[in-house]
Amino acid sequence: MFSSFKLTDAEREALNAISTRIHRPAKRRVYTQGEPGNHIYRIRSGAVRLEHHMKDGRNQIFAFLWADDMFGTLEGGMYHTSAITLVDTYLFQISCSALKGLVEVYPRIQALFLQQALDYAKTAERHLLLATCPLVIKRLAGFLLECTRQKDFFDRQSNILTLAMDRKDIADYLGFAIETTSRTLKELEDMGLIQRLSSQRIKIDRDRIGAFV
Amino acid sequence: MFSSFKLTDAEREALNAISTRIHRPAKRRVYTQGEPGNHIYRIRSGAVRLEHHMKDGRNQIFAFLWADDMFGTLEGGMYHTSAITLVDTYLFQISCSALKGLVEVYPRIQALFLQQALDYAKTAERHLLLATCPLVIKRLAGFLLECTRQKDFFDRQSNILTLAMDRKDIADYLGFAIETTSRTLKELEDMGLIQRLSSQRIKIDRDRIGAFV
DNA sequence: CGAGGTTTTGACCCCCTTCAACTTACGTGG
DNA sequence: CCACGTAAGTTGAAGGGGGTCAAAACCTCG
Repeated sequence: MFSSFKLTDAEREALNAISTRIHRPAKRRVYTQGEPGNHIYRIRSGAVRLEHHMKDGRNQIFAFLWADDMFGTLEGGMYHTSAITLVDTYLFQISCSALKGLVEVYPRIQALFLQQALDYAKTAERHLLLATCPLVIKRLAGFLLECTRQKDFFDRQSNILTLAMDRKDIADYLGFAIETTSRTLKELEDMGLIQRLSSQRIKIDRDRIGAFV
Repeated sequence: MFSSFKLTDAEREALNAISTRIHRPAKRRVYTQGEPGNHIYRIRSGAVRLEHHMKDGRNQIFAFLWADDMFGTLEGGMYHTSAITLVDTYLFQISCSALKGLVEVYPRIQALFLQQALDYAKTAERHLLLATCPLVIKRLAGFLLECTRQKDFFDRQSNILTLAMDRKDIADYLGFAIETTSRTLKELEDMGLIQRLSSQRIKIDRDRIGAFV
């Protein structure tokens, strides 16, 4: 219901005026869980993972984020996740206080954030559906299928998917052990649903994977 | 950052003007997955579950909702979950089109929805953390602890929790089998963390459960 | 009292975790 | 260019936690 919202030129310019462009190489922290902060971020290009680690040592990845996604929600002035780049990434950094002021002038900008929040919620639901599949092979198959949505990392001509994340990231996202990632990829390959070209490059039979999930 | 937002009297009245009050007994549908619709809902009193069922027969509960929570997000004009009351429930029903018009006049009302969306996203994250615990006993313990947040269903004096949902609901929320719900409740009782007074009423040792999770 | 649904308990089996070893990929320095 | 070291990925074996199937106990309502 709040979808397909577009900013006017004036609104977009005002937003750009309070944004600074920053850059992070692959595998660098944007911020760390528990750290105080007052910036939110928008991905210009690249990819980021949001992870939450708990006292028992478990490390749950909440989401992989891609171009145009926003992140940096604060809880009591502190980040409740860590944000870490997967690949070379360019970001917009926006000060919360400046943003608050801007929203007073251009209240319609809120719709942009509402849209982002709803998108994030929907993504979280899809994530839950994946992570609670009783069989890990279905989790992984569904995950690979989701990855093919990212145009920057999936070539529709050759059906080759480039994984921006490593085996541990996949395991932490889907809630299983790192060894299971390897084993299950092999299983998918044995079933002829995928073909491992290298550890990060995978050729995907989207139709058969789609039918399998 | 967008928390603690309050509507003005005028805004609240305008919102009430387009809301109709409706009532559902326990275990009745508010709407069904796949059904077209153009209403969103806010719980005045009672409780609702949002569930998503898939072709493989699995039934995943996305959330239990309580007083003041909103629900009814549409995807392409259709509900992508079913909403079903757990107990006798009173609701506000708001027409999307009327709401769209209202937002034009009172853009600040969007903040209310933004806040709800962020709350929902945060709840979804906590849900994921629960549902991916490697041991089901930690999932269930954490779930019971979450339930004690709802003042309407937990009495702080006696430490008695009234479960609004049945065993299958809990299983579908946490991603395990219905039998596991029973077995694990028994295990928690054997450990002295809870005491089953009846199938729906449980006395909880919040401190020990909190330490256990 | 009997019927139907919900909850509980038991027995068996399999999927996934854990622990360990091995292989591969990659970058640095000789 | 090769040798080496470290990190990432893969493979194997063993053990256990939770699923499934089946049946019993319990509760509610006609």
